[in-house]
Amino acid sequence: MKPTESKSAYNPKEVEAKWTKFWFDEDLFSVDMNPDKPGFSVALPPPNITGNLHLGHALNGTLQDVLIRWKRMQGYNILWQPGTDHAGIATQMVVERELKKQGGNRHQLGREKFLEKVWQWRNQYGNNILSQYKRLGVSFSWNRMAFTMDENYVKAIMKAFCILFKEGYIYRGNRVTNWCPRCLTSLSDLEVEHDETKGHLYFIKYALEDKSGFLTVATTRPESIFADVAVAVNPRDNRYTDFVGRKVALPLTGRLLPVIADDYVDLEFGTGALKITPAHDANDFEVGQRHNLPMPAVIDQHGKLMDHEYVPSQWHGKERFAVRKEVVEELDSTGLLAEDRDYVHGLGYCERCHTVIEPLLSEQWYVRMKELAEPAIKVVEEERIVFIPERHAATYLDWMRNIRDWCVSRQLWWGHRIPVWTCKQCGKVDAYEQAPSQCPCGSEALEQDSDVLDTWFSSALWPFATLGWPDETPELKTFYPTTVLSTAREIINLWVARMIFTSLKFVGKIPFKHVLIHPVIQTADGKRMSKSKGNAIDPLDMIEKYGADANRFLFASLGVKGDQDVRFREDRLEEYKRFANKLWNAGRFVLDQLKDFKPAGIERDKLTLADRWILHKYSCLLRDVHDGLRNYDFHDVCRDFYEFIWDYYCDWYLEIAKIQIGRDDTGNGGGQTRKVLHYIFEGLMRALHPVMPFITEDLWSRTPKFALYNQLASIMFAPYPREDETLMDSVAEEQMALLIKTIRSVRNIRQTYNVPAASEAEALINCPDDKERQCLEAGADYIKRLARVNPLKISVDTEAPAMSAWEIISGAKVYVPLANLIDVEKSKTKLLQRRDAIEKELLKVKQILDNADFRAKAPKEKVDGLLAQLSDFEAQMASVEGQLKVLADAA
RNA sequence: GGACGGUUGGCGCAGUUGGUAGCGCACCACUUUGACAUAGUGGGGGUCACUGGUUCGAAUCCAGUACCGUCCA
Repeated sequence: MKPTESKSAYNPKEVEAKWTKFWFDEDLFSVDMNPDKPGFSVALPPPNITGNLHLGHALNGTLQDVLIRWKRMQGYNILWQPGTDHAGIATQMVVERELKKQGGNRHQLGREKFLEKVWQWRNQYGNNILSQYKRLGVSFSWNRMAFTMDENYVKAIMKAFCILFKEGYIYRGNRVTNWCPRCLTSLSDLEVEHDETKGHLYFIKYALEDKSGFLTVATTRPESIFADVAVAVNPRDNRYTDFVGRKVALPLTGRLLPVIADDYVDLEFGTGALKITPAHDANDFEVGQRHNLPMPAVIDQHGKLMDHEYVPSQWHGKERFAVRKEVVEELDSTGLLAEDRDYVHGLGYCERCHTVIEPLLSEQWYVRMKELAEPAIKVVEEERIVFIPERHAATYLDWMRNIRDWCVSRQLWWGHRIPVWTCKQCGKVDAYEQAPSQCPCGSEALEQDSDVLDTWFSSALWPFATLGWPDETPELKTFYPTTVLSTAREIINLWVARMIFTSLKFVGKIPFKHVLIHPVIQTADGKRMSKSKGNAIDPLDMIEKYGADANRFLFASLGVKGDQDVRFREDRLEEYKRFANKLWNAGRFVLDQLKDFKPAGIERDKLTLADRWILHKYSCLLRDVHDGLRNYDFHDVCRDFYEFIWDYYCDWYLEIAKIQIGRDDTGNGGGQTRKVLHYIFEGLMRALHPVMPFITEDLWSRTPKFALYNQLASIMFAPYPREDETLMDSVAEEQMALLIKTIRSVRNIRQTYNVPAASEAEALINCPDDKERQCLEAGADYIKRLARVNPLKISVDTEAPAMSAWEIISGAKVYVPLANLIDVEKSKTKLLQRRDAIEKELLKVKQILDNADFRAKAPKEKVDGLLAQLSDFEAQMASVEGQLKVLADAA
């Protein structure tokens, strides 16, 4: 492959296109069922086939890819299961919308033809989102793509349903469910969004049968009064004791309703009297059941008032909200409206189309959850499945402990048709894994249930159905359970909980050990992003603009464990784009130095202080990165890389390397600089690869390597570097810190007194401490070059020359004579500022030390540390005072 | 209504065994020195939301208050 041209500005597009093509042409991501290597598997939360990549996907995909690439480099056999789910409602909506544009609808087409259309649509667009993922550089196991409507997958669903059916976990019930009058289907509780909505609380007077008075009832839904079957009060409510057992007349129609007592009624709400409408309210339904009340329905599937004897004919076929308005007017004009109060309450909306949910009495299939939830609760309680961050286990446990039966039937066409057939002959209702040809009674007159299953019913099986369950496949053996599931917290109950209980029920194993809950990305001002609000950011635009690696670096940085929300700001992408450019240019420099370099072992006895220092820092980096990745601390890992690369490697070591290489080349040095440059750069590319795969692949491909690595197709198969503890060197760390401080002092003086950048300045260092002095002498070259000093004099007893600027570094003093340059006024100002600062510090330290309790109770090393600081500050103060005196004399 | 999270320089955020507050952007000044101006160098800027408690010592631990946000009802 042709090496990328090394231009001074990093061009992510070119590099990304090149390596994406290479990775796919060489088929590097496919799973190889190598039994020698331990398995490491992750199931990608399957995106919806109608979806487009959003920031949440990109964040989640990045975090998983970091782990996957890291583990792959550690030698694991990787399965990162990609795929999509069929998204019943969403997909059907999309295709219906298209039909509507063409002036048709699904009923005209019929079920079979309509499903053909949906499949066509799916085959054309269904994998869009996965190819969008590609831009991010994710290393899915592309050859194992799965879809919840695949033949094998369907087999698993049918099996699962039948097991539950035969064991009595599935039942058909006539209940109030969440109904979307637009999608024309039932929805589970979790598919309903609750929003605070401005509405009204209407107080309506129900006259007593004997006309002796009124019972006033508060409701937000006056249009539903026609389905009222009772008025309920709390049995403990003294106000209404006398009413219980009597009858009241329904306003507008006069139908008589009993007044009943039930604990469910909240004494505080409204008047304490509640109208009971069992067919249009889930709670009322339960009250109705308890009191054996009739359950007339007056609102139909479309949200319109029914042609029902209880409904006055003027409202037959009218839309519910229009009726509400008219009913209120009517009540008002007849004097039965006692009050109309503005009221904000939580209202349910369809997650997909935002239509107000109509609770509707209907026959649906349910999964009995209580017993199934028990083992699923236990595995989390016993920490066999661990949530990260831990607190999310509470969300899960709370939901599971208060679990309600799961409505799994949907009145849709697109999905898995419920495998229940009814025999028209004998009336037997049973579930079959495959379409039966006849009923056990011999009759062939079988009719399949027309509903389909909740999409989440199929998604719940994802971790094992994709591996071939119910067959005992090698994939299940190698890759199950998976290691970690990474997802958003809003999906904990919707999906994670269901995967756990189905997995325990069907496979008898947990589906994953860790559940990583990543933060939710909000807008820059802390609002929720949504397509409908138009404030969503398209990650593909961001990748286009800043490069995939910069985006990945941002997402990994956002993978903060503690937070639940993080804000998205484009300027951070700008920052990481620059970071990539910085790395690119560091690479240009290093690779240029390594033109004819043959990798060779470092000779440790010939290393300079700076060499030892950067090797030390590098070892610390590898140690911290390893710990970070193990603990899912992506944020810390990024910060460590950023700091190491920019601050230590580029700002200090590369600058020093330039000096050392000059010495090496003239035969004055140990000749190790290129080896150190190479050792760190080559390893660093491997270490950073999981986070920034493109740029590291490119730079690594052009880096000279040991023969072993040259055989590898890609950096992604190279071993992940670990720290070498023998390179940890606290002495080098300390000594380098002194040199850095010294260099900064001189720079500070130069800039303060406007010494021209191009000119060299003389500097004198007084350093009584032997070790420190030796260190400074050893680093004299660095000081000279990096602070533009010449000549430099280091000794034990240097006196401050007249008209010089001073800086104090622990025991050493740095003087820069400024005889002709010095600006007396400026110096004075600067010194006075400095004196104030030191005074403040002195005061703080003294305050602490003056506290007798502190001296008595604090650890000795703390006290000694402060005492040392005190003398240090005092020395600095004396020095500053001295300089001020010199200036005063000069003036 | 229940639960959880956040509040640190103008902005976005770090800061886990409590021990003199850091980073990036923005700002000011200087510099185009052979990796990088998507850069380098130096600098200014915060009583860590508020109140109380524990402690020799609190951004850090505890309690409460306020505001913002999310999830579940």
